Amino acid sequence: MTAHVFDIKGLKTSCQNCSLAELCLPLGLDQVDVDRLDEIVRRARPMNAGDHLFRTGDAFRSLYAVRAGSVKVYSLDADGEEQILGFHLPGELLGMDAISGKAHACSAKVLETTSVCEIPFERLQELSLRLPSLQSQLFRLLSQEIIHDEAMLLVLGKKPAEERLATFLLSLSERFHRRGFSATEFNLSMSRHDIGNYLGLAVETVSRLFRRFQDDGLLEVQRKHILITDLPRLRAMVHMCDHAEQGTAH
Amino acid sequence: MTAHVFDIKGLKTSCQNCSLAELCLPLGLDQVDVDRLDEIVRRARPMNAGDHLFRTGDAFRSLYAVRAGSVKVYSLDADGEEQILGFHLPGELLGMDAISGKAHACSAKVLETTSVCEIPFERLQELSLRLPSLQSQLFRLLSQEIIHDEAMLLVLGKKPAEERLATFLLSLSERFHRRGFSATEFNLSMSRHDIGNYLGLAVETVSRLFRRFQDDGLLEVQRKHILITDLPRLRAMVHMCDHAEQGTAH
DNA sequence: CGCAATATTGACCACTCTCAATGAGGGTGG
DNA sequence: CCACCCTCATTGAGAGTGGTCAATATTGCG
Repeated sequence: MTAHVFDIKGLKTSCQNCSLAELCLPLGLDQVDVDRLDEIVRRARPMNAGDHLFRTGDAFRSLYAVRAGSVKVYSLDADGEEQILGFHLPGELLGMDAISGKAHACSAKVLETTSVCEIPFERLQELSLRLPSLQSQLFRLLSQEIIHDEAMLLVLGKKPAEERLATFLLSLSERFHRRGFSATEFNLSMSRHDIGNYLGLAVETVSRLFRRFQDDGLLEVQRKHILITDLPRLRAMVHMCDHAEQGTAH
Repeated sequence: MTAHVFDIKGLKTSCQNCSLAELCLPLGLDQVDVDRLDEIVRRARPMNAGDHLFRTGDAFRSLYAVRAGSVKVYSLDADGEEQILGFHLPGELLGMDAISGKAHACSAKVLETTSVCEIPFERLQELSLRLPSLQSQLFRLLSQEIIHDEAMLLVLGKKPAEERLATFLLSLSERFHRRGFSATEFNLSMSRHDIGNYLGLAVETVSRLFRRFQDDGLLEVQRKHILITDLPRLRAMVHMCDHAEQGTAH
């Protein structure tokens, strides 16, 4: 078992990936606890773009933590129309909306080569009965997911297209930055279509906004590649004082 | 202490109100556990329309369960613009988005004469370490809140005004019905302005839609009073197969 | 009884969607 | 290695849903 743990550590330091343990480290779990956590986590093979982590209707068994790559979570309504609920980057947890049911209500699709940790929820729940700070962290993570969704409700309910895209770019920027990447230069793993879908906009609108932002000197866009050239002004567009988003964000 | 419990029971049976214990009853807690739960719940005085349960920035200490009346939860963005995140009816829990922080990120305002139970979260958390099914139920409730918010994301992101209002009315209908009230006749405790705000629509649009629905024979509206005259057709408009919403819904 | 807040209704306008055409990459097979 | 194709992205023109502004009702409350 110890070998197992060391193995994980190697992974951790080598490629910025994560596990639930990592999500919980800030919370004062001691090393023994972290090891116990690591024991229940299944480290999955890398997946390819287009693969599904789970689909609507699949039995719910586990949460997933993204270690590398990115995942989009979406639901389909009665008409078969897709609504993207979030994009998950390394260090973020997903699948929490399935806890209250027996089956997943959403689907999760991998956007690029991605590796995830699978965390069997039953065992996590048992373990958290014995580790108060784990229980506490789980409540916190669930709550953060709520906060994220509520922030999106504000965006979709009140903000014009321009501000929606700015908010989206800033969210990515912050999340990359938190993971030790550049806050101003990154690649989008999702298509324009996906961005539009997520933000409640048509693809064409997204495209036009990218052009406008570029013309306004806010950023340089080349296909999937984004270079933010005026972060302060982008922030000013959003005008926001909220700070949600910490470990589970989309 | 037993007297206390009896006291609560009297309340419960007399006026359809709720407590956390009630939310947890379906889950196989035995009577002793329920009593323990009841012990930590503070039964608050009734509040008047316009009163705040909590405001943005207030220290987070408790969750609240609505026993009678209704509550709107909203956040303010940087511009001071309000976004209503949900309406809570009797039997529903609120405040869960504050768990991950020290302070409330939203405000909760009472829409009419309302009574709530206050549930100190610290104590709830401690108790749930000893009662696995309580822990499990809490996870479930958090998760349902996420599901509700995600359903709203679909509505705000993809649905036209007409369908938004239909969805809203059906949600109220189901929730009243679940509580033993009529599914087709009820009073709106919130203003047109609030409805529009919640649904991402202008007040005027809401007003026009009520008229159209009435002209189309879907319902009869008289100010706050709603009589749904063609529930099946209202359902058809929404076309939905989702069934979320169980204890915490808005 | 009268003022203030809320709701309704109408006219106009704008943001964004839809439709349609063009252009650019990326992968596959010849 | 290039040609082809298919998907994705961009760009333009026109249309429509829903927002804004403004005036008028209605209700509730002091």
